[in-house]
Amino acid sequence: MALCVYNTLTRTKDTFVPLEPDHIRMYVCGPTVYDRAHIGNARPVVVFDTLYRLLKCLYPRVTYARNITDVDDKINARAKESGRTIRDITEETTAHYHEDMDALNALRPDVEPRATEHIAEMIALISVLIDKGHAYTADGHVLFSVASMADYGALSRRSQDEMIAGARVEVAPYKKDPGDFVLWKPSSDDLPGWDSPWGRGRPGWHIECSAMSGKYLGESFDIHGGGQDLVFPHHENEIAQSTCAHGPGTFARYWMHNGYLMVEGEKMSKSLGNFFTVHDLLAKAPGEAIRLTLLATHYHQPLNWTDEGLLQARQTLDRFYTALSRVSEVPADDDGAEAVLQPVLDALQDDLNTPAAIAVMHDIAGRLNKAETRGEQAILKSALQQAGGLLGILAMTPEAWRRGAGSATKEGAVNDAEIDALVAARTAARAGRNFAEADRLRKELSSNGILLEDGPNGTLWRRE
RNA sequence: GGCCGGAUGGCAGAGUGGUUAUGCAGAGGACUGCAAAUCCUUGCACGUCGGUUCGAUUCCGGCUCCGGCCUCCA
Repeated sequence: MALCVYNTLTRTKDTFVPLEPDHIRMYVCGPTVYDRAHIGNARPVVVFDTLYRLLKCLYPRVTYARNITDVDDKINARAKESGRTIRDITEETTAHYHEDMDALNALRPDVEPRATEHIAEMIALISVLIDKGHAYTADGHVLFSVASMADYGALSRRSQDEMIAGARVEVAPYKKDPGDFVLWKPSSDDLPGWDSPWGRGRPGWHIECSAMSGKYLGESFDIHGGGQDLVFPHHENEIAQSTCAHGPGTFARYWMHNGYLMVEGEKMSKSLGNFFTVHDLLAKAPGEAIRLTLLATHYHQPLNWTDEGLLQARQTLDRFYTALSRVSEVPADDDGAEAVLQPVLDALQDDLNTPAAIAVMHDIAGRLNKAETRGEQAILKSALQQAGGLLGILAMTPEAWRRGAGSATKEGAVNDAEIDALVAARTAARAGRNFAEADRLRKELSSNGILLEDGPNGTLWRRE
């Protein structure tokens, strides 16, 4: 089965045909580094990381670029109100971003260009647009002229007339057309700025992605991803900039957009008090559970973030890790697992159908629990682990998961040595058929969030 | 006002023109000193009104409801 993706450009599920058969190039819009990433920011990261993992499995070489926007008016505002330097804020926020996304098992992109290190490329691109008649200077600004581009609006499927009919366009006096957008704007002395042919200034929002994708992936590349809210205006304007500079037919072939994230049925917002950063969430749930929650809904659908959903993801991981735990002494048979793994690949290749892939993993886990021979176990164990590798879960040992990495609290009231001692005492009581004492110890541990499982090879414990 | 997406069983969530999604929760059973885990069995569905069709949850249209975007929010 070939990889298919829903392409926003065509509004259909298209068979993926790479520009170069052995080298896939993908660009995803990254963070503006002024604050901790919230759970809505994490969705595209996890979704496109999963796609990246799949592509790496299907193709010999993948180049994944994701930008860091470190020049932006929100950053400037944050610096002003906090008294900190812009550099200080962007450096710290970038480090936090890496920490948080690492905790979600998101692989680092191959290239992570920063806007402030690519001002020259942006200026060069803007100059090309001016030379080709697609941009003009006005009142210290450089603006893109949407009227100069015949099919402006193709991605978001809106016409200029419709947008003007919407009547919410900001009409700045220096714009020739209300839909024109800023490529470069002047900076006052107290704001970040760079010298340019149009005076000291800073770039508009969209130009960095056009400049940096062009530099690292070429004028044409395979996949461009991001959240659905970026379709307009951001991605529409990227297309305008890049195709007007490089020519028709250039730029991204497949546009993929993840759906919105809501919290308990409402739009996430600070005023509603349902605004969660990934950092906050990591304090009360394992990263893998957060990641699996994000993958339990198809990326194209709206995702309703709930405590219940997070709990279910954790239970799912409990099930998978338990299945693996039973065969921890059986070496995985990677060569034999190909056929068992195939349905997982089929699901993922069908427009990254992660819920279907997870369903297949449940099937594999069930078969692993029932497997009677070591040969079967070795194959099924490998398939489950490889499937986990594709989805970016099951990355730790079952023991680590059971002993606390999978729990809500991570560090319980009692430490591992104390637990082991109590478990040993209970085992002794059971050996002497003193079940009253054994049950008392079970209860004592249970009240501290420790669950016991008696098995043929002794008693295992895990944190709730 | 314009544009876009969605509506599936108690919950979450795939998919399909006629045949079990899957998981959790529920019911019954096996196993267990008791449990847990695991396994077996099982109940529960496709917003509404029309149309196309031998047959629609699946295609088309109307309606209702929900969500989002409309110049710098993933």
